[in-house]
Parts: sequence; C-alpha cells; structure tokens
Amino acid sequence: MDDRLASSFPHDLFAGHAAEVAPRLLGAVLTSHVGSTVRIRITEVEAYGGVGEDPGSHAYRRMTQRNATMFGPPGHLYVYFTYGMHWCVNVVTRPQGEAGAVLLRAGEVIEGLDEARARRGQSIDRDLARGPGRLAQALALTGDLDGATLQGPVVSLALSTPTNSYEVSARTGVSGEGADLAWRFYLPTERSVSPYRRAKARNVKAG
DNA sequence: TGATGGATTACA
DNA sequence: GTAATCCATCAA
Repeated sequence: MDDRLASSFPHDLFAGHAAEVAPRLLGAVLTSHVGSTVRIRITEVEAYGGVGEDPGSHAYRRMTQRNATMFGPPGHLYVYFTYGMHWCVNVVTRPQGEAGAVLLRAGEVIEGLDEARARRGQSIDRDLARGPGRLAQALALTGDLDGATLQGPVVSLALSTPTNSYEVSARTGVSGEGADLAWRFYLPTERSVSPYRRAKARNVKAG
C-alpha cells in the first residue's frame, strides 16, 4: 500500500531524533490486540541512535537483517530477540535511511489485567510490564510484529499530553562507549519503572 | 565455520 | 551471584 494512504495516520508524531521523541512517549498508551486486549501506560523508555552515532545501538555499525526496521519509516515497531528468551519492543523514530528507535522499557497495565497476569505467570501487578522483556510478554508482542505500524488494528500507540516531570539517566544494560549518554527517560513516581542496573563491565583490552 | 556475548529475567 | 538459552554478528 502506498505510504500516502497511511499519511492520514500521524506517523510523523513519532518522527525525529530518538532522544527527542523518547520523553514524548512517557505517558503514552500502547494497545495490543494480539489475542485479548492489553493496554499499558508507558513509564520508562530509552533512546538508541544511528550509524556511527551511538555505540550502544544495534544500528551503530551498519544496516543488517536484524536492525533493518530501525532505518525507518518512523511510527513502526522494531522488535528483536535477546538472551535466547526475551523480546524487546521499540518505536522507530527516524525517516527512511537513517536509524533510530526508542526502547519501551516499562509500563503500567491499565486494561486487560487478567490476561496480562496469565501471560506473565505468577507476578505481582507492579511487575507485569516492568522491564522490556516483561512488557513484551504482557502485551504478547513478538518478532512477527517487527515492522508493523503503530497505527494499525493489531497494535496502536496513542500519545498523551507531554509532561515535563520526567527524569533522565544513563541507559540500563549499555556498556562500553555510549554508556554515558543520558538517554533513559522515566516517570519518577511510577512504581512500574524498572530498577536501574549498571551494565556488566565489558572486557577492557589488556594493556 | 566457530566463538562471543547480549538494549534480560528468575531464582538461589 | 549466576543459570537459562538462542542466534546475530564478527573474526578468521
């Protein structure tokens, strides 16, 4: 389908540098109709940049099969598999040809609580979508949805009124160069925000 | 072709 | 603290 048909959807709301778009996603509501409906309010995100810009990003070196959707268009999902067991969900923010995405790290379940509990197994409600792997599991989002639009019948993302009351920190899980970029954004009063863990120190070349 | 380690989570 | 458990990416 022609992109101009899709232009009636506000994909452009998600366009821009990942570090600019990321805080605008705080408070946004993400809905998944995969199976039963589950809805979350996003409370924590991280920005990831493009080629040569952000050593912590999958796109740092070049476009590959895995990271291709990070290269645009914006307003779509980038979903990848990690640690042999977890899916992580991102919002693509850059125009076609450049790379950038915002990792959805945590949210508060506001609809479909029973379904989310069932998917997550035994878990206190605060932890249902607390952490990127848990968030993906609560919403039943997997690699099938890599590249899917965020304005579609299956998954949709609705922005809320922007807030200034967010906090910023270094990114969780990012080691080496790029670890000092303060590209993690979160709502400080929310219990669903994941605990910050410093990344495991990377091997330093012996001198 | 083989080695490496990861944008994590759960459990001891 | 550490096991679990795939697989994309990279060096050779």
